[in-house]
Amino acid sequence: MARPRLFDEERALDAAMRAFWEKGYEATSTQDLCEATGLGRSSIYNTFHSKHDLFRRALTRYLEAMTAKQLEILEQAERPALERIEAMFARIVEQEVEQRRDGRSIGCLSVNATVELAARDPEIDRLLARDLEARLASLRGVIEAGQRAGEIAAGQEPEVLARFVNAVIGGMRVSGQGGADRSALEGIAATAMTALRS
Amino acid sequence: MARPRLFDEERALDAAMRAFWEKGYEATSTQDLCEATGLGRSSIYNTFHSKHDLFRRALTRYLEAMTAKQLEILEQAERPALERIEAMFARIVEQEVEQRRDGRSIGCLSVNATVELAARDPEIDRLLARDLEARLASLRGVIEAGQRAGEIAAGQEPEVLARFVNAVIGGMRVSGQGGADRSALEGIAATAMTALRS
DNA sequence: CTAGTTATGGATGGATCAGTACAGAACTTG
DNA sequence: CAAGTTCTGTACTGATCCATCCATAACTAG
Repeated sequence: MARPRLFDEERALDAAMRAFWEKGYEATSTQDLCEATGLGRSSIYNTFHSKHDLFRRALTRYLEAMTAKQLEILEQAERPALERIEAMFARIVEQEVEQRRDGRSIGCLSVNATVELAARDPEIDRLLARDLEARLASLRGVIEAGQRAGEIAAGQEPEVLARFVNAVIGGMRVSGQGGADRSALEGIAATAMTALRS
Repeated sequence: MARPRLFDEERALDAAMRAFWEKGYEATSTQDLCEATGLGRSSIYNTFHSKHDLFRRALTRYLEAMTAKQLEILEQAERPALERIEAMFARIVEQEVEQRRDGRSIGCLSVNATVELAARDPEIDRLLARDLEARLASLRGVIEAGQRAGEIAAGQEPEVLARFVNAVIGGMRVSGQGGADRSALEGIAATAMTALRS
């Protein structure tokens, strides 16, 4: 019908996502986004309409990918519940360590967006809240399974333990951005596991 | 010698701190800072030299106040170690709940600055790292005391447990910004305590 | 009261911000 | 090849960014 795009929309979205991830929403200029994606301003605005819309799509993409991977680990029904949670922590440690630059991680876009925007951007807040609920639901499921199997103390509400695990993930992310190294992150995860085992 | 200031520097600093706390560094304009402090641009630049310098001072002030309060609780040598840590968690819950606006907290300026700036602002990073070290040192001390008293399992390195407690604090802060209510935060803290007691 | 010093307000600076206008290029369909 | 449509690069918009300049106000020390 007409002239086709010279770029791959998904790849551009990926590049934009990484730019927002590294610098945050406010500090990333539209110029930065042009350079990161390799697109001209026209192509960006033609495709994504506004900086805010582009961020919304980039965040959505990030949340879908990250949450999918996390749920994939958590829902391996054949493994013991505690082992699944342990594996999820291990993956976070791995990711934090891999993406280090000058000794500091860039953390997790979900946490970064929560801190920077949740309080003053209702649209972003809704995206984050929906994703959080999905992750908490999966965690509750794993924890209930662990309680039925006797791996996890039955006295605690699954909701409470799920919130705890999620908070530890956030805390590990912030710790990574604050300079915590691999062994520090592993220690945090291992200690959190003892709270579940008891 | 000369014309005296019409404003109180400490009060202005406090107002600026709150502005940065609520909106973040990048999203707070110098205009916002003028309005928050009630000062004119000249007075702000005459006193604080630049937006970045003002932020540095505001953050320093925040860290000093917050860390002092935290250490005060942690170093009540007459109380059992676990009780001191519990009290510290309780204080964080209280603070998160108090500063709620439309169901969302503005979190902790230390965590917010770590997430927004630690990776790309070495000066801010140094401030945060120094403060973190002070808080970790205090936590290690309390944990060692708890281990000597038999309240805390002696098998775990104080360093590891201190990092864990600190990560949980960060996780509670992020959870608060993500909408967790009082009982959710209390549950996170209570669960973290069981990891220490074991 | 005068000289010297600092604080203040308002105007202004250049840079950069997000976003748009438009012309021409590049493609598809007939 | 022609008509129609979309894409893309350049130039540009007005607004806002952080910061400075400068004249005047307000004070102190002598």
